[in-house]
Amino acid sequence: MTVITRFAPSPTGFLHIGGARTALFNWLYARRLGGKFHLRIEDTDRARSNQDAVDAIIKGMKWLGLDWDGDIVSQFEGANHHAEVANQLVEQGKAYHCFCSPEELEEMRETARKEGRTALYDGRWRDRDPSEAPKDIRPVVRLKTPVDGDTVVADMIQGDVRVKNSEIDDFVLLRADGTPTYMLAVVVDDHDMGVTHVIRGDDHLTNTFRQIQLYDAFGWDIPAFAHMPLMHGADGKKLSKRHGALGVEAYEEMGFLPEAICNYLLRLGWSHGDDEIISREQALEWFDIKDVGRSAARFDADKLLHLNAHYIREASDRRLVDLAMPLLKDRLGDALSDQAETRLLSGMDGLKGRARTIVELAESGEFYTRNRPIPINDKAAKLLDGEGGKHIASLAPHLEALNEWTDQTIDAAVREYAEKSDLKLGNIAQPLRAALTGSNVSPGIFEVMATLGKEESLGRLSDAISGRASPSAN
RNA sequence: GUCCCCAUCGUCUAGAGGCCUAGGACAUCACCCUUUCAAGGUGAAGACACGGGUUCGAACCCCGUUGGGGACGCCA
Repeated sequence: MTVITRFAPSPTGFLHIGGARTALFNWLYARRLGGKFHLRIEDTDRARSNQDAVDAIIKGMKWLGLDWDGDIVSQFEGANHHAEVANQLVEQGKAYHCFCSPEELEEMRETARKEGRTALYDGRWRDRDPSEAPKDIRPVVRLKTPVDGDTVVADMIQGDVRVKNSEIDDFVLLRADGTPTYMLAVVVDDHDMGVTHVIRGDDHLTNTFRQIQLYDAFGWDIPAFAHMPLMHGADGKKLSKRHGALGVEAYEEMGFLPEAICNYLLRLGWSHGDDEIISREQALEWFDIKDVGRSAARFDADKLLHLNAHYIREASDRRLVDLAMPLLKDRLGDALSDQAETRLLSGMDGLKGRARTIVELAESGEFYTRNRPIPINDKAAKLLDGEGGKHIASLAPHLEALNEWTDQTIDAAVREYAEKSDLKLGNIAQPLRAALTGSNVSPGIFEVMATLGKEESLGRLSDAISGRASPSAN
């Protein structure tokens, strides 16, 4: 049997991080088993669906590297078909028209709650003759669900979950305007698409009881279900915007790499022994639903950051430069010169081990892309005051005298000077760093000088000595 | 409220009756490395929610309690 999974987001917002996890698990499962993975947009609620959201979902999926098979299915486009099969159920006596007004329903729920029962529809039109129907109300179509017995979901993650059929009411299939509800549409679409494994959030577990009733009414095979525990915010509460239930594109903007997001999301609720850093290839080899945990997990930004730092270190210098350049352009207010780009690229190896996000990477590499005189931040300015500045002034000629300008020759020259002046290397290295990078933190200072080149390095040094460097920006 | 689910360090988790004096990772702290900051290395601290069973033996099985989450729409 070919495994067929699907990711079915509703286009009401962007592809949020929880949805991304669901998509990833579905994708992994299908790809792992050589099956198919489909993307379906649940746009039956016209008022809340919009194309921007659909585009954002597609963009997010692509960014994460989750490719789908075949065309994207629009659930809305199947509306007529959905109505058709629902009406067949009415003809077969498996569903019926209900003429309750919204007010009547509301009242029903309220009394049920007051009496300590689950708020269910009481089936008052189940066996009534349609001739009794009020003429001014357009009916909905409800499924006639069994009253006795139990319904069991054989969930791949949660195990057998059982509920009394008396807890399942005759839910709505078709709205008064004839459009299908989600409950009808998912079942019909999943069946039509041949979905074999429904992997989705735990919040759908109780819906599954109803959906199973529908499968039974249609006489269709029931797919395998896997309800994965929900993601919570750091405070254990439902994930909301302030927690990081942001669109995937927000994470991209914050400077995260897709592979870091995927690794993090995968590891949240799923494990393979003690493995933490898991490549996509490895995930494809290892992923199995049986290893998905049963309890909800909290979102931990620190761990994501740690993973991101790891993947930044592993990324190629070229890719990192391409990712950082647009940010640098914004900071500089101008596109990077070829020279700036070249410096950034050759300095990238030293830069990337120190950044947790692309944003940090761009910030820390900015000094490579600035024109003289470069801005000096407060801490750096202090390093250049008094002694520091003097040392630079007396060191400069020694550097100028260098014929060969490499990491090693600069290193040797500076060390020699430090020794002669009876200084610790740090006493000269820090002022140098301040003058050359405008900051008190940077990659190794000899590497920085080598990357900057002799002329630029000496120039920045003389700017610092003469006070030409601007002590404004930070 | 009713129904359903869940419960190991602060967080993510390993653990499928003896391998557990409970392992790893992030975060925290200390030390090492070191020109700064990271990275890296070494080490510290830190958990089986509680109460009953079952068993020679329980983090693992059963029951209850407590706590958390989800669902109860003509939303998806």
